[in-house]
Amino acid sequence: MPAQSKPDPTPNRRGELLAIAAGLFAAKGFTKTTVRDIADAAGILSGSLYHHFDSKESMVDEILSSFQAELFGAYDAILLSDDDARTKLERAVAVSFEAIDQHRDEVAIFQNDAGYLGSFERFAYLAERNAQSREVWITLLDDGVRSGVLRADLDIELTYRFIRDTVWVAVAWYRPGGKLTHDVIARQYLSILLDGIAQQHTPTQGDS
Amino acid sequence: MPAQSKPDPTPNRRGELLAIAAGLFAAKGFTKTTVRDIADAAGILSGSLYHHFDSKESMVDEILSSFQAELFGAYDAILLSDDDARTKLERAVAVSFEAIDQHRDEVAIFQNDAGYLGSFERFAYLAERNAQSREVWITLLDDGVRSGVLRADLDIELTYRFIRDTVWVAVAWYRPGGKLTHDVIARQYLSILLDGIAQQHTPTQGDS
DNA sequence: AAACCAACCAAGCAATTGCTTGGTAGGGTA
DNA sequence: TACCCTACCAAGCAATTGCTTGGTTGGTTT
Repeated sequence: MPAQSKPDPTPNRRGELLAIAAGLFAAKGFTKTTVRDIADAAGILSGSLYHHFDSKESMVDEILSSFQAELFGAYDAILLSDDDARTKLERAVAVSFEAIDQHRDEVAIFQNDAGYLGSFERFAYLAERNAQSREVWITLLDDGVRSGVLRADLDIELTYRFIRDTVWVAVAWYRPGGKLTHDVIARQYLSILLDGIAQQHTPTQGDS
Repeated sequence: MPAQSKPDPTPNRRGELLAIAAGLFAAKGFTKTTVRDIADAAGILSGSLYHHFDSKESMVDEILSSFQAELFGAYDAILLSDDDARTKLERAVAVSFEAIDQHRDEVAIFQNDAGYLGSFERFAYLAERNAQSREVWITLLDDGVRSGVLRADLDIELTYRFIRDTVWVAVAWYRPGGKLTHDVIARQYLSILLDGIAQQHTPTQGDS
């Protein structure tokens, strides 16, 4: 007996398949996810995927490029605003955690597979986006130091890396719907980043 | 008698092969590294690897388990010492960055492939080590709060994750021999973690 | 000289991979 | 009725994967 005799109302089967693929790519990694895995999850045969997509690469390409476009649009809006340096920094962090909340699969795929995918010409834009992201954060940090909001003794490059890493790596453990919402995490993170975890009164020693 | 006139320049071929494999695992990932990749890098044929090792899994098992044993020995030494809470925290961070410096391949493999490998019974110890690592940091943070060294309003669990992530993810960009030595990075990182990147609001700092 | 040994080669096998080809079911349109 | 279209199936192919098997080499030991 067929489980369903009526064809499902699928206004956008392509989008459904992309979402299924994204979930698997995020969970298992791009190379470890086979086209048969995707097809099984969608309830079809692997060959049928090629009615919708050219290749497995095309799927992840579409997933990543559309997400990146949205994310960097948000960053640009912050840079172009006339908020003060500290507010911009806070907004950038908030936007990043929102991305983790609303596009968890895409962020995870980028985190885990950008290195591998970047070795193909087709995904050269991933490296460009990385450079663009670096410029965003460096700009924010430079402005922060210049306006006196941030400490002047920081190694900007190092600070950028710490921020980038800690923000994005959270996708590995963040679970939407858990007790920690993304904005709570963003606030706590900003609190640690800006003011540190130490009790404030005594000056830190250990200088050079 | 000559101390070392052996025609065979390989006193420990097994160890050499493990080091070669570790480098490839770290650079390309465990699954994306084929036994032919390893054999090519070693200048032999792929089948010849099986004279030294049972399987590809055995190689990564040996690589990871021996490293973990060393690392957690260092953590235990810190916990058992009678340093104050802040010193212990600083030492734990320093030890971690030392591990990144001296065992970059092993750390990278653990970072990238522990999730996948952990799904096999053989690598159940990876999850145990993760839990053990969590206990170490949570203990250090709890002690810090209790002794008044750390802010009392922190979410300890969240703080632990931020520290863990930022410390270990540095292996992705750290390059030994670069201008940034591991102890410089550790100091900068501790400075950010403990005191934050924001300019302190305290009006005067001439006190000593 | 005989036996032994670690290290490796040569060849190939079964499973899995991404992808191709030709066909089919069923609804909509003219 | 005839035609088309989207979504899929059924079967399989070439390449790659981890690994196996039986044999060879050159040096050491007895």
